[in-house]
Amino acid sequence: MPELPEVETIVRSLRPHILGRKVSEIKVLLPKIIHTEGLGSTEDLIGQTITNIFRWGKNIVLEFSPNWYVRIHLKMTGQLLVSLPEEPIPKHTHVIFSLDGGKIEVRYRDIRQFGYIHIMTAGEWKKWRDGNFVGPDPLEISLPSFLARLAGKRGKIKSVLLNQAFLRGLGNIYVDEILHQAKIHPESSADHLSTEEATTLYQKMQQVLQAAIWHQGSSVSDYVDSSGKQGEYQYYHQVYGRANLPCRQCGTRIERIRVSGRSTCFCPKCQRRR
DNA sequence: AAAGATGTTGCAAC
DNA sequence: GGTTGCAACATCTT
Repeated sequence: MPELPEVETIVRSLRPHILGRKVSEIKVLLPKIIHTEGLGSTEDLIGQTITNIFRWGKNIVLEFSPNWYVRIHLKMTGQLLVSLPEEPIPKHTHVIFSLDGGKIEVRYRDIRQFGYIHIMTAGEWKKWRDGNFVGPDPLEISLPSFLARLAGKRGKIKSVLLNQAFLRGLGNIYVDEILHQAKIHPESSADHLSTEEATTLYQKMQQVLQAAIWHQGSSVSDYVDSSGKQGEYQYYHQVYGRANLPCRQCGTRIERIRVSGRSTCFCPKCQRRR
């Protein structure tokens, strides 16, 4: 679920509640959620202060002064929820961080249990960050860099955009929305796009992501921010989740196909195959 | 009621 | 490099 706009919204909603607070206790209800590199455990975080929180692609990164980092990936159904300790613990809650002596809690909840919380040293974090697994941020990359990265890319444009090593943060919803805005067929070869098409793609990518952040993400099933609030960008979707409905641009029936194993919605008229 | 689908990603196999 | 299929798991839809 959570793609760049949702993760950004979660980080922004979490920040004022946790920044500068000290971890007093961590309850691990489902141990497999916690990942480490062998060194490090939840014990190492006790008594440490959260000095920073930021988004890295679809990852949420917490910085603890100054030795430890925690990287959280929500995968499909993960949630981070700010709660008071007396609030009932919802089903599928797997890890509970108590802050400031138990005045407030941050709870990790994940229905499908695909997500994880990775505890890393500063060195491990930097090694991961600078590895080749994650590309530039779609909102930070310049147009020339984007065009340069796209040049020589083989494969379908949808697969390229979903690849986190190409750009970090795009997922199934926003790739479909961006390609519709850019009027590009999801199965177009990346290396067949003209400079003009690639430029439009870049512009629409930034516009769609900015608009989605503005509307606090898309709640299509489980997504909520850290206060439990749903997003509203789903009301602006042009293609995602609209198979067999008329295109909002031209009225043509939206089609659903499978592209590199992912369900893909597009308008056959707005997004002509070339 | 069983089968298929669901926003992610890492891996194996080709 | 590129692709496909599958795995992790719970829940909802067909």
